[in-house]
Amino acid sequence: MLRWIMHIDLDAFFASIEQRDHPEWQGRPLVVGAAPSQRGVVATCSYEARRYGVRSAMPISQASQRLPDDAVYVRPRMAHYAAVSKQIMAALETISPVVEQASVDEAYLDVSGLERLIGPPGTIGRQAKRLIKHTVGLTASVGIGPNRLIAKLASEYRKPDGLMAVHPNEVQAFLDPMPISALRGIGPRTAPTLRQMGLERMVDIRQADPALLEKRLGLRLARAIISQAYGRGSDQVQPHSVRQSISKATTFEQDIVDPVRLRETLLWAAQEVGRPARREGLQGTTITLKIRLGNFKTLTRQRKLPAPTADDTVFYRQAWALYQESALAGKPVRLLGLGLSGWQHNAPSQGDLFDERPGPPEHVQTPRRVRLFQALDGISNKFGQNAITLGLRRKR
DNA sequence: TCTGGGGTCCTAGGACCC
DNA sequence: TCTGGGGTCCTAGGACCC
Ligand SMILES: [Mg+2]
Ligand SMILES: [Mg+2]
Repeated sequence: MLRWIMHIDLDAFFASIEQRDHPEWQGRPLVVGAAPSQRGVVATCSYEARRYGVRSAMPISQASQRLPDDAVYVRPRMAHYAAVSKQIMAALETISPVVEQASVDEAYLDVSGLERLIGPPGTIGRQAKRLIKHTVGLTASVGIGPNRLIAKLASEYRKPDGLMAVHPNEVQAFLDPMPISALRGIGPRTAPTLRQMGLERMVDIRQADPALLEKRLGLRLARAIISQAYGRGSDQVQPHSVRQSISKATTFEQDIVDPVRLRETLLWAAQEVGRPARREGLQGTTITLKIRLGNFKTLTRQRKLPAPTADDTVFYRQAWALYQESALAGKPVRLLGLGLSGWQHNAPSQGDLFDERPGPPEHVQTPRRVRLFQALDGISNKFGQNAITLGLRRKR
């Protein structure tokens, strides 16, 4: 069944909220991110700031170099943006009950079947934009297409305040001239690999040798981008998804060596992780310590606990133990944080236990040595030891 | 004028199990 | 006559996305 998927992406979300809330900042270059004198980057900036070449993820020092003196710099107010986001999502649910929040400022909607109710895809998109403008006073860019990929690319196509609908028979022509950087999963690291292969645009991916792509990118990524180049993508919109992890980290204004401050920071992070975990009723089994050293080398050390927990004290103790075991004492630390993941282990389903795996084809003879192993595989003593764990197999 | 923070998913190697 | 071949779990690192 052919579906219509709509992707909605708010324009310069954080910066637009700040300008909406502070009319005196409208029309001026505005940066949401670190303070210009401090360590950090641009989270989002207004379109006025983009005219000076400022972009998300740009070091704040570089941004302030480019911008005139009347530019405004503000710290992110994440809780506020999340609240605005919630208002938007709730409003969108009046258009279609099938709304998937894809990030703080993005959503996918399945709008199939709304044509008789509202009109053609473009009309549905205009209605969504009008609704958002009316509810929170912000502009959004909207893309509509036969699947998520096309909807997403369409929403990016005419930013800001954009609207674009791509019909199934237009997909290939829409896609072919796009640069490879539009591919999901191709970023600044992988794009050069493709360019070295002479692949610049989507159409080139379609015509490339799949075997060579697999060799250079790995099986999964190669398959993913080939299917994207043909315009294929999921048309499923899933309203609820379970989060996989909770984490908290901070970059110090100056690198830290003092173990007391490191411990204080881990205690803080443990509390920041524990609070939402308990609020959401989540208990984790895996603690991850994250450290970025003064030279920007980034390490993680993780440990699986015997039982799931949401206890700050356990997080803190485990994280500190991981730090001490990491032999990093005395090295300047730029960033420190910890994460929690691995919610309650899933019990194996009946299918996992009883599904038979296919045996070898009849004409393939199992070697004598393999048959010996297979016979021994089933034999173990009361300690759970068997031929292999007892050392019949040599260690490599 | 350096390089945030919160996430997701993938890869790869070794241990372990059958 | 060099060392089965599946699978999962655990850990570390890394790319990517917003
Ligand atoms: Mg956006
Ligand atoms: Mg976005």
